[in-house]
Amino acid sequence: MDSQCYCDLLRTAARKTTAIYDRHLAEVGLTLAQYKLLKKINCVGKLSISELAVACDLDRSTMGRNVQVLERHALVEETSCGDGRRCMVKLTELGRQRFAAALPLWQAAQSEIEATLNPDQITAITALSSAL
Amino acid sequence: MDSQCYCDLLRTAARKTTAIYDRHLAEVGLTLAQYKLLKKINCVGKLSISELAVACDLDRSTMGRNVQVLERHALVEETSCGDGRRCMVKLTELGRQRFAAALPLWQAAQSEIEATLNPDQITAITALSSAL
DNA sequence: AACAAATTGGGGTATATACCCGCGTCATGG
DNA sequence: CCATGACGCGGGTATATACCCCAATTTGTT
Repeated sequence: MDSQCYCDLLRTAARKTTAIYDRHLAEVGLTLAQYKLLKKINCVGKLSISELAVACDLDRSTMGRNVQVLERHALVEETSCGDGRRCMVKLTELGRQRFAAALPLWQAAQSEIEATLNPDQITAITALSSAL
Repeated sequence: MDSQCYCDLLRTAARKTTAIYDRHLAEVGLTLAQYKLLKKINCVGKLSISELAVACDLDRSTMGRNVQVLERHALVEETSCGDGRRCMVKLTELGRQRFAAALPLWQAAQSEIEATLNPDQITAITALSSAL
């Protein structure tokens, strides 16, 4: 009865679900955000910071800092391209291994959510991204 | 087609809506999170950090830091109570004024969301908090 | 009353996020 | 071929968030 604020409801839901995914992924030392970024880079191969930011719909500086975290963990590395301003980000071998190890853990979290929410909610959540 | 990850969908939705609310509330220099905290304190009167954390379903240390932000902005102040460990947080006069000024801005953001999402999604979002 | 247990809050560390600014680099128009 | 403008990214600052640990305090138990 307290918060009919849609933003607060979504923020709370995001916090709660993030905690669930993070708990699963902690086994390989990843957060959900890191897993998602690894997945993105793994799918596309090489991308610049700006391209990653656009792809993930994040601020460019945010993406830069998120990539730095993965670099510190030696999960991604930067390779130069022709353009001296940009550098391409790609997975390291460790990054690929870590991503592979994380996949079943992510799936377990995904299943946990599916078991918790009812199908209508799943559908509504899925439609959110296109609506906003 | 990319991210069927429920967590990512919710996090993205939370980011997007937060940006909308923050844009409206920027007129009085508040963020959505700050507005929500002011509202909570305003409703209940006086609460300790721990009580606020429970009420908002946040980590205690997170709440402590969020309260510090409001203190820096002179929107809340702490008063001692019998218990030497705790101190009660309450709104300052400025805090009350700021909250009153923010209310219509929050409502505008709320209306913007209602105009953007369809009723089914609104219903599903509202039900999320009890499900998770 | 004395000691153990629980509570409270602060601080350290880490991540995620966004905005602004400036520096270096590229590309394009004279 | 150079100047200007566009682009890419790092850094500074601020907020939001959570985990851990610790000190002070209160509470509960014997």
